[in-house]
Amino acid sequence: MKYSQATDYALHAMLYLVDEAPDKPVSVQLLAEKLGVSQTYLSKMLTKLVKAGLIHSISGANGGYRLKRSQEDISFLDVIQAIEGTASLFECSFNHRNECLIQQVVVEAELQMEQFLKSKKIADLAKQVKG
Amino acid sequence: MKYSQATDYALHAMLYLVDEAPDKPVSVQLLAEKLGVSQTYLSKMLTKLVKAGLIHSISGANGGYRLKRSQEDISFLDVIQAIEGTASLFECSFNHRNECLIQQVVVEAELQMEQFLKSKKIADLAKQVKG
DNA sequence: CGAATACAGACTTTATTCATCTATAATAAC
DNA sequence: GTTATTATAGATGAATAAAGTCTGTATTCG
Ligand code: SF4
Ligand code: SF4
Repeated sequence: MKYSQATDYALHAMLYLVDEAPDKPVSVQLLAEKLGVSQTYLSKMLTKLVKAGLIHSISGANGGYRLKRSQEDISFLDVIQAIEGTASLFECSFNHRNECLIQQVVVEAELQMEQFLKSKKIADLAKQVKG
Repeated sequence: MKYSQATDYALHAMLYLVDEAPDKPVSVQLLAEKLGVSQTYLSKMLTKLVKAGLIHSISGANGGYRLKRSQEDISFLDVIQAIEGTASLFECSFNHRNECLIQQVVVEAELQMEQFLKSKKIADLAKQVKG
C-alpha cells in the first residue's frame, strides 16, 4: 500500500513551481526534463492539479503552468488528494452503511493524518530547501 | 490507494476470534465459511497474523487459531501492519536519505494515523457490536 | 498561417493483488 | 502406528490496477 509514483512527480512539480515560478508560466517540457519523466505522462498529473484548482494552465506559445492560489495555501494534502483522490483506505464490499464500525475507525484515523498533511504547506518546504 | 482486501478479511477474522473464541481454537475452515472466502486464501492471512505474534496456531485434529496476547492489547494497527507491512506510504527511488523533506512530512503524518489506530483495540469494537 | 503549447482518449506494458491448487508437516484420536 | 484433521508453504494462474506511450485535437502567440 503506497502512494502512486504520480504523487511523487506531482509533489516535485509543485515544489518546483512554488520555488521557481514567480511570474512566467513553466511548460510541461521543462518540468518533465527536470523530473526525468515523459511529457505526456507528466501532463496527466498536471491536468489533475489544474482540475483540483491548485495550478492554472495557459495554452499556446509561451504558455505553461502557473500557481493559482496563493502559495502559502497549498498543502501536501491538496496535492496528494488531487492525485490519489479522496476515497477511504478502507472500503468493504458489503456496504453496511452508517453501521460499519471498522470503517468509522479507519476514517477517523485518516482524518488525523489528513489534518497534519493539511497543516504542512509546500511553500514551507521550498523555504527549507533554500535555506 | 487502498488497504488490500486481505486486511479486510484479517480484521473480520480477528473480530470473530476476540468475540467468540474464549477457549477452543477455531479452524480456518470455520472462519473461511463465516467470512465467505476460501480456506487456503484466508490461511495465508492467518499465518501472517501468527508471525506478527497476534494469534497462536495449533496443528492437528481439533486444532486451529487462538488469540495469543491479551485481547485488550490487540489494536487495529497491529492487524493492519501484520498484513500491509510497515513500509511508508511514500518511498522515492532517489533515496536522498535523511535529507528528504517530503519523506519526513509523510512519515510524520503516518505517525499521526498510526497513533490513533494503536489506541483503538479490536476488543472495543467487539464490545460495541454486542452491546 | 505556423509554431508552441495544453488536453484527451486509446492503447500497451508491467506490476500487484486476488485466488486456487497441490504437496508437506504436525498432531490428536483411534 | 495408522488415519483423519489441521496448519504451512510454494507454484501457478486470473483479474485488476499502475505506469507509460502514442496519436490526435484545441488554443494562442507571433
Ligand atoms: S461491518 Fe463494515 S467491514 Fe464488516 S462487512 Fe460490514 S461493511 Fe464490511
Ligand atoms: S527529495 Fe525525497 S522525494 Fe525528492 S527526489 Fe530526493 S528522495 Fe525523492
